[in-house]
Amino acid sequence: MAAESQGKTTVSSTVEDYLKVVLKIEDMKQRASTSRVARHLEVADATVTDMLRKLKKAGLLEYKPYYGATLTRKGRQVAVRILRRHRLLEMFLHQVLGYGWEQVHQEAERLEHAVSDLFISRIDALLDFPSQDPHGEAIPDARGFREVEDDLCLAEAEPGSYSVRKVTNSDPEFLAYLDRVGLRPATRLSLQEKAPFQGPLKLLPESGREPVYLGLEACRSIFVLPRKDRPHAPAAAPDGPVSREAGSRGSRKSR
Amino acid sequence: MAAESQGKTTVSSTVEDYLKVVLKIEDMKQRASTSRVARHLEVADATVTDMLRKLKKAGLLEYKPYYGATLTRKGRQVAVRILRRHRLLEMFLHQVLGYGWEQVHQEAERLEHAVSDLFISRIDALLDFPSQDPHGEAIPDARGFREVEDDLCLAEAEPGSYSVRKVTNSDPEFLAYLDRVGLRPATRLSLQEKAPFQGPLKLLPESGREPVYLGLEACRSIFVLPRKDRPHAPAAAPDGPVSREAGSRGSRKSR
DNA sequence: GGATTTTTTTCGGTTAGTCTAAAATAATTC
DNA sequence: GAATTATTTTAGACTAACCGAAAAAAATCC
Repeated sequence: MAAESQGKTTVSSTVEDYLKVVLKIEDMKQRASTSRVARHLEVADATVTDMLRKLKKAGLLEYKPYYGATLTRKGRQVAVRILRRHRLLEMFLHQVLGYGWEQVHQEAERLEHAVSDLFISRIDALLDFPSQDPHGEAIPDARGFREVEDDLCLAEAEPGSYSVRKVTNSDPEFLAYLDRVGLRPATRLSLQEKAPFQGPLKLLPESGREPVYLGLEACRSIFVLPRKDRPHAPAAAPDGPVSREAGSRGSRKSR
Repeated sequence: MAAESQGKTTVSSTVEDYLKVVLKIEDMKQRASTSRVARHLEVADATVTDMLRKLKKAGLLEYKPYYGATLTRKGRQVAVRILRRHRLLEMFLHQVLGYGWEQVHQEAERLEHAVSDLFISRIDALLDFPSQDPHGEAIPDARGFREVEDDLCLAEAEPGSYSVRKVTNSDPEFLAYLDRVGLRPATRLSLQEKAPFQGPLKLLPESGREPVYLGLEACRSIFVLPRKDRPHAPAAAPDGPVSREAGSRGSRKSR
């Protein structure tokens, strides 16, 4: 056989969901506590306790009572596989079936458990092996490798020029709103100012000429890349009358 | 909203499967007895008894103990909806993702319960509102109307010229075999003779020059339309030397 | 038409996933 | 560090689908 070390590991779609959530929480550098997992899955805490014990027994995660869960290699493998499916499906729905980026999540959430590996590999090829989903999130490759994303959270950014890298929020309302004000992956924008006391950020997306004021909380789900600034692009904007492109202070933020 | 008389009727995917099977059995003009339903679903008879009682209570079918089930309007509506989804999905898998006709059934079987109405309407449009699935079976339209199929079972046909209308068997092995010997929907063939005593039929598919001997039982799942006969087309094949062997080229590039 | 066979139902039991309420543990506060 | 608060676990129960074995009903056979 070609793949023996991968040990097929078949689990129910419920289990897939639990593992996916634990992965998500770990990716956010948080502790996968019972209550946190419960909140994500919208089930009772007691349900999660039971399930975590069960998943520990199955070798899919470590579980310390009163502390929480940590994925094992095996559990992570399963979770990443689902993540890949989810994101690939989102891209497929968006590109092939014309779904809006605010619609893809919900549908992918169900399909990820139902499609076969053949289906996944076919859409992967059809889409020409995409590396990102419609929200700009990296799609793990078939071996489970994930691109290291080296972006920063808009909520923590200093005024300057950026481009939107990804949006890690699947609320359709929120995404539809971002869309409306012209904020999407790859959108270039300048962060003009941050109001004090957890106040909103003043953003100028390159497309819409209107500034957008976005609450700090909302900004936590937007990730950006700094752009080498044309410092204050004075007169000769390449295309059309760029009325203002302010905010060019210290925008070097490399790692 | 647009559709109020349809009364949304949400059921579990298990229930969808039960209703689908009862519809299938009724379509074959058989009595949907407990054991017959059980055989189709590969569950124990006792399980079916329970479920039928439950479905009766839900108003999805009539159920007479020791007799069997009959779909109500409501139950039929649910069943036809699933049938539509199933066949549309099969067509999609075949046409868009390049699945072989022997592969589509299994995948559609899972997807039919998972996709949204939006998904269905998008693939319907993408495929240009197909009226048949890859096996030649009619796809009910969005309102649930089903084309009356006026074909006859090959097992009952007399020698003569026919074209394959549909194949009502989802066994991948069987379908792959038919494909190999050049029998697919739309294939023209002549039924040359029927061996006595439930013996096999001698068929000559227009593509492959070899005659094919097919058991009577197998013929029960092949349905054909009579063709106005060029009585027993002797030597000259109508259009050039059709030397191509059974090339397993699945895809019909429609309209 | 009574006996046998087949089909169906009834009965008791299982598993996965869920819940609420109460008890136990950990964390926080003063 | 003792008391309060918050989190987590335990306990007991529920539902949907399933099962096998025994009982009941229907069909068939002679």
